[in-house]
Amino acid sequence: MLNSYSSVDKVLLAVDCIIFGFDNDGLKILLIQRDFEPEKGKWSLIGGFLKRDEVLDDAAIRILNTYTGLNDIYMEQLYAYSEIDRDPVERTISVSYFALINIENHNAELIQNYHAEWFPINDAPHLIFDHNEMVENAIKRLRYKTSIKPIGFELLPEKFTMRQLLELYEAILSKELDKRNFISKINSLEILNKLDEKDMQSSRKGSYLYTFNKEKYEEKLLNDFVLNL
Amino acid sequence: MLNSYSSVDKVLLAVDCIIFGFDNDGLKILLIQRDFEPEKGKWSLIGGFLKRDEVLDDAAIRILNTYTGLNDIYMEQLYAYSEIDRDPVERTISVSYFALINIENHNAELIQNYHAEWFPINDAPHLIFDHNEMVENAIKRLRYKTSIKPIGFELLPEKFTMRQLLELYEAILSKELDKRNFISKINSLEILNKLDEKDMQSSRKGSYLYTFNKEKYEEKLLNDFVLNL
DNA sequence: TGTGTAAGTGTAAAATCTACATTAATAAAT
DNA sequence: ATTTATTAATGTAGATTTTACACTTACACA
Repeated sequence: MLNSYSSVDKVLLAVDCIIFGFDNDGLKILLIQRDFEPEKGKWSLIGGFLKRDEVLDDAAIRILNTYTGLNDIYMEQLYAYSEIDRDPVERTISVSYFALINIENHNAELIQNYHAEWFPINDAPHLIFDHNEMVENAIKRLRYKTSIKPIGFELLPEKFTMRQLLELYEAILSKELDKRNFISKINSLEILNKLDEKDMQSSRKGSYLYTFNKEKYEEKLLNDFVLNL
Repeated sequence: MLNSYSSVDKVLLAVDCIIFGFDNDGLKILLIQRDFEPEKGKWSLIGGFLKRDEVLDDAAIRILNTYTGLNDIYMEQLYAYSEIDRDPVERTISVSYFALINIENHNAELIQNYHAEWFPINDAPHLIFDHNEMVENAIKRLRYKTSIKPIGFELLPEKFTMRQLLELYEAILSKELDKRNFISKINSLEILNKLDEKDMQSSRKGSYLYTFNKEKYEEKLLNDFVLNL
């Protein structure tokens, strides 16, 4: 094809996903053992290449779905990494995305087939290329987002206890929070439904389960607010 | 070249710059009248293509320098735009950058040669492709950044009055600010040097000129803070 | 029936934010 | 020399928000 752009260099465009999950052991990311060269066998973010007729967001969705079987996931574009030799094979620019998933929902079989594994964010292995940098930046963004949108909920099961919510926020911010102050701040957002049901796993007394109020929640998602924790 | 990536589609990668400036008439962006097809003659952001051996940040710096003659400019990568037909000629992904420049410093001749022009952000023309969307997102980012870093100063001349600083922040946030509260908040940051000199343009009494204290300033740039205006 | 464990709850002091009006300095006009 | 007009500079009290902090409750299990 000949046109006014014909003299311009073309490049490969990759998408790499920082997939966050949360369970009783804290905040985790999903990593994969690469099964092709270069760096075969090394740990890596889950990624892939942008296709000709695909938008970046869709590429990220496709890649996430391929490895986890999940749809309808909270994702957000982060940053384009373009160091010349970041991929030794060929000039490749990579756009990172972060995703928040409910760790209970993923397709465990799929994940196993791909040699994928959940790692605590503070105890992740060395990753290929610039993937560690991508993860660090994603954590920063997650912290920021947490302070202006109630996105933390994307990481929890449908019904959850206040303790779980507290621990999630503590894990994201990596600092201890005061239980009472936390609860009253969350309550002031008015996005939770307190159920009649209790979770009896964690204590004899049992703790109330909550869901979040979808309408209120989406209202809050629309307009930024400040959640000063 | 044949390698494990050989079946992957390649794309054009562009960089588009949202260049902010500030003067007595408020916040402005620098736009250019395209001198090549498609959309020749229409208003556009200043942009260009990434070269084979160039990092995105350097491409943005190069492009900015080409059109304004400026170096050492505050720039920041924003977002990758990838709609399939955003550029009708050929599949092009564009990474946007925003830049803050002191409007007095640019090379006016260069800008004229390129048919570039400053437009108030609230009175800019319709732009090609998705450039209006890029501008909107850039303004949002500028607002956010302003609240956590003292970057507003990049837009002012070396010596400036409190009134100028106030008006800059009002323009960025597009709301009125209380003068006394603003000044005491700025002072509490301790990043300004009050000079003995006065600016006599604006009043008979004259208003003190300030510069910013580079050391303190960079300290603040390092660690986020919250400037609640 | 007693015991151990986590759940649930309120307040007072400190810090921050907001709203608001008068005096000061000076150049220009008379 | 005096008046006038214009913008600069400055402080505080009340409202709101944030912080620090400890005891009681419910219940399963021994």
